[in-house]
Order: sequence, then structure tokens, then C-alpha cells
Amino acid sequence: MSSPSSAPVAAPAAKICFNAQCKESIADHIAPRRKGWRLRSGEIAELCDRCSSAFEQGTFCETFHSNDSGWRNCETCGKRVHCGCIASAQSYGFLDAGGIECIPCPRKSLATASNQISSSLMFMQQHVPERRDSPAKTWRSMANPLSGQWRQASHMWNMTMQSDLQQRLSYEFDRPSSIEKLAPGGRHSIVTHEKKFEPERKITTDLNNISQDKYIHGNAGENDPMSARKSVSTDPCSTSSIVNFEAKPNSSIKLQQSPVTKENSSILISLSASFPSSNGVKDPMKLSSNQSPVQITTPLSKQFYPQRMNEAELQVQMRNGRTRVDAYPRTQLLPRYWPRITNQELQQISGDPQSSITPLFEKMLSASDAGRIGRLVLPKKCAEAYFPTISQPEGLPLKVQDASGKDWIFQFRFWPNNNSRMYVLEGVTPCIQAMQLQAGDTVTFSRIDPEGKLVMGFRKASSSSNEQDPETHKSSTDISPPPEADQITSLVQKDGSTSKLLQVPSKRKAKALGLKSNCLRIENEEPMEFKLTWEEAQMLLCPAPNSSPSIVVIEGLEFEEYEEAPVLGKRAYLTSDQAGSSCSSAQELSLEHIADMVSCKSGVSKKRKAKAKGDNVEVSDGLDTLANLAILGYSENHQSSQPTTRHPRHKPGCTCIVCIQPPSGKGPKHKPHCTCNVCLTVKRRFRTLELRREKRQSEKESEMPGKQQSPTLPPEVLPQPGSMDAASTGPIDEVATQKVTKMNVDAVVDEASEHRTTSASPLKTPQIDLNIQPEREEETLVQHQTVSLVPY
DNA sequence: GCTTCGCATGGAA
DNA sequence: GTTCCATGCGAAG
Repeated sequence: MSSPSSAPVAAPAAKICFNAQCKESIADHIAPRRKGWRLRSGEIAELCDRCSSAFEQGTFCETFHSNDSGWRNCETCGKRVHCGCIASAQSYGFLDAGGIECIPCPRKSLATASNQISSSLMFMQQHVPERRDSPAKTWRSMANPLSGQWRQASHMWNMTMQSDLQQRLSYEFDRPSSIEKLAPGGRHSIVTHEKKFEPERKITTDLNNISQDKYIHGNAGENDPMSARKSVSTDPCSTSSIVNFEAKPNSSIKLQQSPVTKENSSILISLSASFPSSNGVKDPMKLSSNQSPVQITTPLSKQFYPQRMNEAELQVQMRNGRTRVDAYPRTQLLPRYWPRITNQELQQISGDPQSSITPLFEKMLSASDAGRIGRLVLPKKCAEAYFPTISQPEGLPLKVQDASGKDWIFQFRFWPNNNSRMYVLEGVTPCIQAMQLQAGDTVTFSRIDPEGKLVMGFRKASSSSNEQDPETHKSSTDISPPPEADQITSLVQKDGSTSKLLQVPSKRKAKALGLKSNCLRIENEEPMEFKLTWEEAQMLLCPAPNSSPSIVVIEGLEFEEYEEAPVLGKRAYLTSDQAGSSCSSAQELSLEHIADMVSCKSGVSKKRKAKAKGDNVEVSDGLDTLANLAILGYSENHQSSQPTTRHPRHKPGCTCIVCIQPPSGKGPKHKPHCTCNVCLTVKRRFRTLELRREKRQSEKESEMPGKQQSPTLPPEVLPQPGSMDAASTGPIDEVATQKVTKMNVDAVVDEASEHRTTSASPLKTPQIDLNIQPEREEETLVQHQTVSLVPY
């Protein structure tokens, strides 16, 4: 072996190259003696020019020891390193996992990451490995006593942890406030608000700071918890740089490095803290502001989705300063309350780019929440974590800002419940109405810092399916679909594309849902299922004849807008009546089909069953029921003076699916003798109404014989028992029909939609009251009519 | 008869 | 078994 270690110690006076294989004399007068490696005595080996050049170029061992043993390959770059030779002793480091890694690899990385630290690195002989592959490595430099603080945290970067961390980083960086908070003290240079989006500059600056901090102050980490662990690494193979901080008070420095996909030209900075707390390891509540972790990555992921507990822990750790609000371990929150909010939403909520938003939690509105009770049940842990502490059930008023900047004041309170508490926000109805929220939609609570203002956003249920696509993710300021449209889409989309179930809630449920509008009420006493596929529903909506639709896109859904109100029925076929007039006639539904679609389970439906027994059941009555359903929903909304949470009151300017329908009368007129189902239905209903009013009027007058009889329908129009079948063609029916058809049916509908002129005489202003409740009317007229609802 | 309030209940996690 | 929470339910206004 020609190991230099065995070479005699060079005497200062020696003029021979220290390289035993060289022995070239060194003439001071010819050239100054060149320095080589450090000898065990502490002196520096003196080399001749040739050997010295080889040593400086790192080819000394290759030149003189190529045949010696002890050659190993760098685990990172594969370069041959002559281990076991003092001349190369400082050119490599041992990996904890085995193998060695040559110095040039980290040198290269560091040079790329920060050209200001290269000299320091050289001096310190730190081994920061280059990462071309991503083997799990932990290494400790043998050359420097400080290297114990600079081992590579290898095991954290296996694939699982890598993925996890990247999710976390992505998650955390979507939290500007967290970022903002993460660098209290001297780390604000890292704190880059995502909106500013200047991470590279910031991080470069910070890298410089880091290097300076580390290498200028030496082992600063030993005394400074915050700067305890810092590492800088730049992967020359990618454009990514990773800076990973791990602050551990009173602990040693730990270097972490993470490979990053080359496609990701981002810079990751993570500063994680693992502080033992008095509450235990998992309690990040004890994080102080100067212990906050930092995690930054760019580009921003559009959304953050806490996926694991670790993320939640980190997220909690990100919070600082606020012992209660910020530090609550989100690990204790159910995942369904984890906030999912897009950057877009955050920006919209924030408004002020200087402020940051901390998403706190979210909650999908239940029927109770969205109902008219006006109480939003808060998840207990969320309430206790993010809302002020309340000791009295009365609670305190809480000012919450919505996405539009409007302030709402809710009563944040609780009820004692099973030795626990049930937190509610009271008085949310106006806000929920303003947001047009309904059950299934999600409200998000965030906090704007530094003011600490609570903001409340929302996400419509119909957009939840696109959560993964933030571009289609509807935020609070997006144009919300009309509630009806939302209902429809949710009906269609929630259960997939084939089977839909519209559950009309029971009376109690309807109450909770705020179904005062009776928009969907057919029989509010009993649950009713409306089983339709989307296609079937479409088939039931038949456009009026000669009407060409204009396409209206609402929340990504295309709606055909017709000038004429659609016909509720089955497929439309163009037919011609005897007079030759063309009209769209909805195919009448078969009995079985109606029964299949509309299923009343009990209660009034049973009554109807009983009534229907033995009666002639008309097929068209099923259609009539459906028509009444639609008409009622429309008219009731107009007549309702009570605001509902299910749908706000239809007002001028309302853009809901009902209101955007242009009023009838703008389309082609039905001919007087049109026998389409619409006309027949309208006629029949009008006839029913007239007859009932006449009957009431006559009853009234019979009770008040002294009073003068008011003008009524001619006697021939008066109802005759058993003559009210819609399809009947008896004389009375003919007369009534003729009278009706003299009217402009569409005008009647218009009028009915605008006024409830129930007191008006049918003769004076022949109108059809579309606000009637069919179950009541038909019960009162059961003696005149056949039961229209098909029993089953 | 309706709404609101406060608590109770029961299903789900 | 415990806790949470959606909502049921009765009392009061």
C-alpha cells in the first residue's frame, strides 16, 4: 500500500514531495511548496506542483492509487472514491444506510442553491448529497464534528412520506395565513403570501439567509431552536429546490432533503416543528409563535385537501399565537369538517391582498340548518376550536362576514345536551337565504387575519362534484344557479344519472326544510316519491309547439329556454285536431306510469285511494295531478309571504328556473278549440274552480237570503253531479268549455300568476286560480268530480 | 294556528 | 359504551 498515512511526517525543511510515489524534490526557489492533505500531526502535506494539482483536481488517488484497494463508488453520482486513503478522506462521507457519497455532489447542489455558501461549505466540508435518484439515505460526515447535526433525514423521504409531505406542503401553502404565521421572528422573509407569488425570489433570499446564518454563525442551531436545523439543497437535475427546516428546541440539527419531481419546477420550503408539549406529542396547542413551522411550495395547488392526520397536525402546527383558535388540533376534527376551499375562494373572500385567510372548517348544511328554524348546528369541536369560548348557553353575538363583504351577526350559543354542549349559530336564515343555500350545500368558515374576522363562504352542492376541478368549483361569488335549478340538478346528479328520488318530506320535515312555499308539496302530510330519471323528466317537459329554445347556461348546465311554458306530460307529438289546428299534445300517461311516478304512501293518499275506489279514474287526472304540482309550486311561491330557505320568494328579477320562464302568452296562442292537454287541463281546472265558487256563492247566498244575488254563471254552467269529468262531452261541459275557450287561456295564466283574485267573480274577470290546493278543492268537490289521483 | 325556543331523542360514528 | 349531531317535539309566546 502506498498510503500516504504511512509516509513520514514531512519535515519543514524537506524539499521532497510528500507523495511517496513521487518523491520529487521541491525547490523553493523554483516553486513554492504546495499544500496537500492534512496530516495526522495537523500539518499539511507538501506536494510538488504535479501532485498538488492532482490533489486539487481530485485526481490524486486516481493517479497514484488506482491499483490500490479501497475504491468505492459514490451512491449518488457513482464516481469512484478512494476510501481508506488519507488523501481522499475529506472528499467523501459515509451514508448511514451504507455506502459513501462524494463531496462534489452536495457541493454542486449547494453551489446551485446558493452561490454564497459554497466557500463556507468547502470550509465546513459539509456533505450535502446530490439527489439524482432518491435513495433513502442518511449520512454523517466524518470530516466535521458538526456533521452530527447535519445528517440527512433519509427515512422521511421514502415514497410514502414523500407523497405525504408533498400533499402537506401543497396543503399548507394553500394557506396563506399559515404561511404568514409560520415565520414569526426572523423568518418572515420566507413568509410569502400566495397571492404575491414570488416564491423564488423570496426563497432565494432566504436561502442566503440560511446559509449565512448557518455558516457564518457556525453552530447557531445549537443555541437557536429556530435555526436549529437547516439544510439547503438544490437538485441540479431538476429545477426544484428544497429547503427543509426542522426546528426542534433543545435538540440537534437535522437536515432533511426531499426529492422533487423534475416536472415540478417549484421550490419547496418546509419548516416543520415537532415540539413536545405538555399535553403530549400530539398536542400542537402549545406551539408558540416562534415555533411555527413553515411550509411553502409553489406552484400552488389549486385546492388543499387534508388527507391525513399528519396533514392536519401540520396544519394545526401552522397556526400560532392563538392558543384556542389556531392551535386546536385538527386531528380531532372529523374530516368532513376539514375546510376545502379553493384559492379562488380564498381570494374572493379575502379581498384585501394584505390580509390572509385561514380556513377553519366547513359544514354541509343539513335540512335543519338550511331550514327556517334559523339555527345552524355547529360541530362541537369546530365551535370550541374556532369560535369564542362561551360559558353561558345564551352565548354571544358573533359577527361574520360573508363573501360579498356583508356583515352578519349571529348568536353563537349552545344548548346543554347529554352532559355536553350543542353549539348553534342562531339567526342564520337571512344569510342562508341571501346565499340561496339549501340542505346539502356547504358553508365554510374562515378567518381573516390579522383582524381575526370570521368570514363565511359557501359552496353549492351542485358544484361539489367538481371539487377536484377548481376551475369548475363554484365559489361563493360565483353565479349561483337558480334554486330550482339547483334542486333539479341535485336531484339529477346526486344519485347518478339514472335513478333519482325526490323525497317530498313529511310535514315535520317539510317544516324543518322551510317548505312553506310548498314548492314541491303534493301531499305535505305524507312522503311522496317522485321517481324519475333525468331523461324521463326531460320527456315530461314538452316544449310548446313552434317554439324554438334559446340555450341558457346556468352553472355549467344548459337549459333550453322556451318562450312558451313547457307542457308537463310525456313525449310531445304534433297532432291536429279536427279543426286542423296544430298543437303539441302531450302523450297521456298510462295509469301504471303515473302510479309508478307518483306514489303516495298513506294518509291522504289513502283517503284518495278510498275515494278512488269504484270511481272512474281518468288517465288525464294523473297528468292533471302533475300539472297541479307544477302549477302549485309556481303559484304558491307567488303567494307565499314567508321567506323560505328552500327557495327565496319569487320576485321580479328572480332568476330561478321558474321565474326565468317567460310568462305564457308570448308564445303561439292556443286555438279556442285546441284539444291539447294543456288546454284541456286549463279548461278543466277553470271549470272546476268556477263551479266551486259558484257553489260556495250559492251556499253563501242561501245562508243570507235577504241579500241580493250576485251575478253568477248561467244556470246551465252550474255543476251537475257527475258531470265534471274532464273528458266528458256532455252539454254542460261543452258550454263550460266554450266559455273557457273564449278566454285567452294564456292571459288567464298570466293573471293568475300575478294576482290571487279569489274573490273576484268568475264572470267579471274569468280567471283561473292556480293557487288552489288540489287536495282541498277536490275534497270539497268530490261529489262532483272523479278522483284524479291514481291509487296504487 | 303559527313560530320560536329549548331540550330530548335516537341514529351514526 | 360514548359522543356527536340531526331533528323531533312540546311549551310558550
